[in-house]
Amino acid sequence: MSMIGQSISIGELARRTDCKPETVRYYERIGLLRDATRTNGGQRRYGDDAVRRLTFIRHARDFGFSVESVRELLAMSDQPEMPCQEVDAIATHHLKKVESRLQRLSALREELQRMVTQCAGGKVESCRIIEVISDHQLCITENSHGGANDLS
Amino acid sequence: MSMIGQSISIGELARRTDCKPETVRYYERIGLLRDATRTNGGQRRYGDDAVRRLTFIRHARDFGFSVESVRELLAMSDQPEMPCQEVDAIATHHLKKVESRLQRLSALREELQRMVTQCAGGKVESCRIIEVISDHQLCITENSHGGANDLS
DNA sequence: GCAAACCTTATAGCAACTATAGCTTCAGCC
DNA sequence: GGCTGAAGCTATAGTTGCTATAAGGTTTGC
Repeated sequence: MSMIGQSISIGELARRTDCKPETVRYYERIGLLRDATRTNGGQRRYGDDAVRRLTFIRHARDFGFSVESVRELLAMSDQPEMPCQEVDAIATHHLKKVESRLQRLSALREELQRMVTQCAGGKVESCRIIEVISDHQLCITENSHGGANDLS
Repeated sequence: MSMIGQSISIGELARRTDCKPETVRYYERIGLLRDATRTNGGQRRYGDDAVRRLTFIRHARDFGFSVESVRELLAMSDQPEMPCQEVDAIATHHLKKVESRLQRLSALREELQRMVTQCAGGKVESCRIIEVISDHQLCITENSHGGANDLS
């Protein structure tokens, strides 16, 4: 097991895991991926373990887990004998966040739908959309769409 | 109308519009708010017009409009005689984006819910959550939760 | 042995703020 | 007029998770 399986370039790794070389380097820099072995010329070479690890990372990110959560999930998947309580906690916490975003987004959709529907298409002066933005009193749901930051 | 109504400090303005002084300065810097008049000592002073304008900005941001959209909405609300087609277009476009985010988020919720429910609480080795993240084949909805970036 | 394709690092940029440091001004009170 | 504490000022860096760029070096295949 000396050099067998350390023959994949960064571009090839990126292709196999559906991301970009820059992203791979980024993950290495922040410590999600271990430092790659290098050719004499200094280029990174990877093996199947890296493909698996990066696949895990990308999937977890697809699920919306933050990089910090991914870091913890990785650490735990490296410890198969441990109980999975913490994994469960991370996933449950994430689920809760997704659910609350969903609630806020759907209140927001209602409000936007109302605005757009009520716009009669005249002058800006009498535009329902501008009116509602100008005067929050005209909202049905007070504070239920909780700020642009929370939509993320 | 010389100095009447230019007596509000940045802190007071921020309080009345539910944001922070830093944010007010930021909006000035990027041109959403006009440059404030200043005291001899160089501190900003505002009038009711600024309160109205910033209120509009904050509400639009609460609705999730991007700063660039807010910029356009502001420009249009300054032109009351114009037809409101463009306002409508911005709002409709935003609504569409909100709707697509909702779809992706709710597919994601399903997936997370399934993961969490199926986790039997044993060792990491056999944790369903880790398994699903490791192997995307185990997802019901392929690609329907479209990457972490798109959740925002 | 040459060119094209790929790789390297370091640095800056994105959105929309937020936070910090180090300093100045204001408002109220005596 | 002077003092004090709160609030304001600017400039700059940090946040998240990448992405893009510049200016070069390496590999690969013919």
